[in-house]
Amino acid sequence: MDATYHVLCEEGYAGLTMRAIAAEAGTSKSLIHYHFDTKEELLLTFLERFLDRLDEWLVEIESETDDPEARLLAFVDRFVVQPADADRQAFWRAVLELRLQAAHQEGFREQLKANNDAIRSALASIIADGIEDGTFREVDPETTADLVLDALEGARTRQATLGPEEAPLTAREAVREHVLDDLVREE
Amino acid sequence: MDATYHVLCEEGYAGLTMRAIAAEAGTSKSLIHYHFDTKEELLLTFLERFLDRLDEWLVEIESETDDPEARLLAFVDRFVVQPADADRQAFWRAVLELRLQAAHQEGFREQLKANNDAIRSALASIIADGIEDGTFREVDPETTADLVLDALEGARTRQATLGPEEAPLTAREAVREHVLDDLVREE
Amino acid sequence: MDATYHVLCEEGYAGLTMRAIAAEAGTSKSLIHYHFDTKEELLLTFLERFLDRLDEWLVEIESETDDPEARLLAFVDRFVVQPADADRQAFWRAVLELRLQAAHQEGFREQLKANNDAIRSALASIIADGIEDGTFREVDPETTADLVLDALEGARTRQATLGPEEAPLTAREAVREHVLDDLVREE
Amino acid sequence: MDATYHVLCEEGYAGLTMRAIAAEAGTSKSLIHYHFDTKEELLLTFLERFLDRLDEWLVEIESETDDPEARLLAFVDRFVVQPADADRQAFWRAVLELRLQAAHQEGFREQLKANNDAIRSALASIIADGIEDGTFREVDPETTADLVLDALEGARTRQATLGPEEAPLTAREAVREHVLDDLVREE
DNA sequence: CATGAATGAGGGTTCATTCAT
DNA sequence: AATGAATGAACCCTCATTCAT
Repeated sequence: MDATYHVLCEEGYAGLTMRAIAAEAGTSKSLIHYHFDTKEELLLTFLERFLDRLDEWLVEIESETDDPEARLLAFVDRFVVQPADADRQAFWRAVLELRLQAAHQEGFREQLKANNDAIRSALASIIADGIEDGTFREVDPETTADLVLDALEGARTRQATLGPEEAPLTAREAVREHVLDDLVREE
Repeated sequence: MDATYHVLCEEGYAGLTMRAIAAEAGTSKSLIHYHFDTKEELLLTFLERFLDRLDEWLVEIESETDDPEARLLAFVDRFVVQPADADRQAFWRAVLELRLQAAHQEGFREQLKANNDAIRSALASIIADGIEDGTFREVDPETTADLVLDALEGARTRQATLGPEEAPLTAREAVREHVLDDLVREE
Repeated sequence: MDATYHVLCEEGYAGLTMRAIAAEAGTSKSLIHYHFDTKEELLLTFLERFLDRLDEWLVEIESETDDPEARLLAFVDRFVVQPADADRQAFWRAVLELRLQAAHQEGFREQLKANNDAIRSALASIIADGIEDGTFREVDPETTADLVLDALEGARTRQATLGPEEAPLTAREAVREHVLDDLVREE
Repeated sequence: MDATYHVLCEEGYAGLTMRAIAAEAGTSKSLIHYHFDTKEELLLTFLERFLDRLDEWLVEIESETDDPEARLLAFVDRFVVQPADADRQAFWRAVLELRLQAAHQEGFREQLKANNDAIRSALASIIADGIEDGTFREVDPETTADLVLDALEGARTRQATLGPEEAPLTAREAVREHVLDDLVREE
């Protein structure tokens, strides 16, 4: 799994061959096939593990603060890759490739969907909480959550395909200005 | 070129082999290599042609209306794929794959960057015009443009990887509510 | 024909493709096939023309001097490529490749054989003349001719495969010392 | 390796394809690529092994006799292919092609050069020994060695391109008469 | 649990040649 | 006389996968 991660970061999805993974792991291709019958299965397991970590990651937010505004910002920050963090950039890029390539395979879609739903409802409930306690004005929490997530995803894609390393950062600011400020304006 | 388009839509980037293109075009691989020395060259030409059409597409907007608000909405609509249009969905998906895979090749990056800049500044100038004539409140046009474009891109990605066909539509609504309404509120 | 010559020198036998010849000649492959049905035919014609020129070359020697010793040296010099003459080196190299590749094709062998016989008997008769007029001691003219020609050929091969540009020159000196001096010793 | 040898003899360098080697070896192309990453590497290894055997071959001479004259003749005999030995003829022919084609690749040149130097100095030291003990008259050992080797190489080339199967034999006689007899004349 | 050897399908590319104009 | 378009075979090489040990 670790080897898969590293190869994915360093070589991208195109370079994610069984040979490369085995070499990175310091074993043989055969051994990998002993544990995972097929490459698809390996990738499935890898994605599963990765998405699980993402979930755990989100839970931490709730223990950090109670303020809806702070929570929303903290949430956004999880998905913002710092310009200097080349490794994480490469990784997000690779995950995007992986998602794209794997999308028309049955097993993957379900996982991705489940994960996305989790993220989305986490954010939506933060917003709903904010509405309930009067911090935010009344909006549809899910629609707003989608907007925020889409914007962040789009920024990462822009970063991956065009290279402007600061894309996620400016996206963060834009979200703050146009979404967050908008939500708390009535205040 | 047409064959490339169709293969890309039907098989995705992974299935975009010379053999597949030739088969789709009803010719031989050799003939394709006669016209394009290398696969990269073919893809480059393909992307070029596609991006050119995108550019032309944007120009049309300016002739349709003078109202900044209407213009902005028209602009957004260009990048929203209707749920029913499966072909276009597949195509946008494929283009995204293409962009991702090709991003670390010199020639591609420049093209993609140039095209993205064109789109971005077109949208930014629509916003700037709106600010100037008092329709919109004072914001940074480029940051706002990035937000809108990122959100739309993210929605398409969500659609491509998860399958919610309505993603772009809801993104459109979210942009209308959180960005456009926000811009014209002072009115 | 000229184009064939140039391609052969610049690209070697491996690079002697119809495309390259056509490009060098500034025409199309099709036109070449119009004149020569097949590549083999073209090469056959080329070799023919080249060998003819070699023959003419040899005749000139007889008009230059009557002295057997001088004639023999003049003859040798025809087959010695100067270290500085990179073009001729490349050409001899290419001709050797051509001869080797073509050797198991019917037509070629006859031509090469005829040409080699001409060269050989020209040199042999120079030696025979020398024996007759008492300049040289009695040897078998043909065996001696073969030795000289083989040595020169071997030196060119050494030059072609190993790169010592002076190989033919030292071969020339060796022939002078061991063969020529030997022939005229009784003097 | 054996398969490479046989294909080289039977089909020549032009027919030395991965497919042919695999077929001859009774396996698949893939397997060959498993052992040798690239065709060049395979050929390099093949050449290496062949040249090594040549070297061992030379060493044997020294243990056969002490007489410089006999040694020199024994040495020459190593490079003389008997007219009847069609296999060896084909092989020498193929090696010559290989050397010619491969000459402009870095790795090959070094090997060829090293091997040639070894052969040359082996012969040169035989001659030098003969001079020292008074068997031979005083000549430059290296120049004479080059002459002998060039003559033998040229004879093999003649044999390969023209087919006179006795070429190396007559070359052997010519060397004996013009070089060896010349060396021992003072006796 | 672990490996090296082996495989077949398919990757992009190049070649001499042919065909229609 | 001359061309661009088209072809099929063959090129080297890579891949995920399997098999015997």
